[in-house]
Amino acid sequence: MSEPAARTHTLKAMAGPGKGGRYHHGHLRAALIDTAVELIGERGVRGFSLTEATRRLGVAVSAPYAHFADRDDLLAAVAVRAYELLYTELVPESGQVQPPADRLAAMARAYVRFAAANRPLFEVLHEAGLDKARHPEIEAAERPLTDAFLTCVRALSDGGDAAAQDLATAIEATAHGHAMLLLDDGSRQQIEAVELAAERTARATMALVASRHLLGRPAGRPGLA
Amino acid sequence: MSEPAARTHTLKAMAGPGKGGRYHHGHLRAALIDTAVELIGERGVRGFSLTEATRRLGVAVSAPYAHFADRDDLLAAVAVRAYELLYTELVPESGQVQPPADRLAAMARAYVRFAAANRPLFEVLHEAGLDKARHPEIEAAERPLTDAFLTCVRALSDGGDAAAQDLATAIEATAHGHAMLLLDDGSRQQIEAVELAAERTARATMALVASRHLLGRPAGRPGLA
DNA sequence: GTCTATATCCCGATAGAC
DNA sequence: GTCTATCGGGATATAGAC
Repeated sequence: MSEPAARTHTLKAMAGPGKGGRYHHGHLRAALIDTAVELIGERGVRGFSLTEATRRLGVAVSAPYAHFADRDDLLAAVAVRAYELLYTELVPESGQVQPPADRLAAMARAYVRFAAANRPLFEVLHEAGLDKARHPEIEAAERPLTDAFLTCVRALSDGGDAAAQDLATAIEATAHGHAMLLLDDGSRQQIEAVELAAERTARATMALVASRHLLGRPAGRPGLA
Repeated sequence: MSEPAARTHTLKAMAGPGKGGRYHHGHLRAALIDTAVELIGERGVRGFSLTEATRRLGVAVSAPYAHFADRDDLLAAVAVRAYELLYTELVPESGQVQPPADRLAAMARAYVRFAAANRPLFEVLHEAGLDKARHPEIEAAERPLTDAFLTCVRALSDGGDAAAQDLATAIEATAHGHAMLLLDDGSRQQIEAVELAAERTARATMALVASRHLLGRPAGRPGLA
């Protein structure tokens, strides 16, 4: 597997499972993000350390500080990339479909697929413990996605803004829950399991839409039960 | 720090900020679990360390090893406690209600309330990264809960075992998703927010039950779309 | 922009005394 | 069952040279 080494500065694309990638100068910032994703995929977010990233890249432990304020700052950059990729995988996919209900189901399905196919990126979003107040870029990167989703929900909801919020929350929670359970589940990332979970998510979304009249709180009750 | 030697057993340094608890001898095991829950509540699972727990209890760093093989072994004990408490809060509550659909909604509602009211315990279950193969006690503690849940689902499902699994997964995912979103959400543990999420979870469960005929995969399609 | 070197701190785990 | 002492490791972050 490992390379015979040498070749000083061909493209850095490697940095694979073996190691070897030793590319400095110029694109360290991007390389650090790549390596972070790689390491998170191997040891989880909580197991990620700047030190190990520099080891793998063959640079000095102090090198990252020329590009990131600290460890969390690097993780925040990973989170931004995650939201950007998530957007490109959710919105175009849902654009192909016409009825709003099916669009929502397609987005939910794509959400679960994204979580399975990009586990490290997905993990960063919810398990990194990032302080969003300190890293506004994250919410900025998230916004286009939630906007597209909410637009889609409103196009469907018939009971005003409160009803739209109820439906949106239910779908979000269901998709997120399916993704979490899939990732927690032993580890099996087999395509079968992923597609089963994705399909279940899509169907659950359709079910929620179909029974959306049950989601609202009874009028007259300001708070709730 | 040359020591004046002796002073054999006066009190050792204060344990912590306001944390006077200094109870050794006999129930260290239980005290460690309590302290772990406490610390996890303050710094999260990933921020928990055995060392800090011993500091807070005012015992030696080696003391825990008389009761737990290692750090994960202690966390596993916390997870067991979590499942036990979760069981007592879910099952009796659902026992009060008769129609299976309402029982399921009550369980889902209680699940979200539990997550909010016992955040440290809930976190351990999904964010501790415990190896369940190495800690069979965890699954053993979980089983009664899933059994009660599945029994409830089967009492309701009308399409055989596959349909029951589909419905069970959908409800699990929805409840878990609501809980995760609630805990991720900034931090607000206000009762209002908790009860809103809990109520939404219950209603989403009812909606899924009402449209459960949409959850199944079309017969004849072995895999899925 | 990157490296060398270092300061500082914390953690898990073990050995052996009591 | 608990304590003292310690080993070995790894992490973050900074200072200063190139």
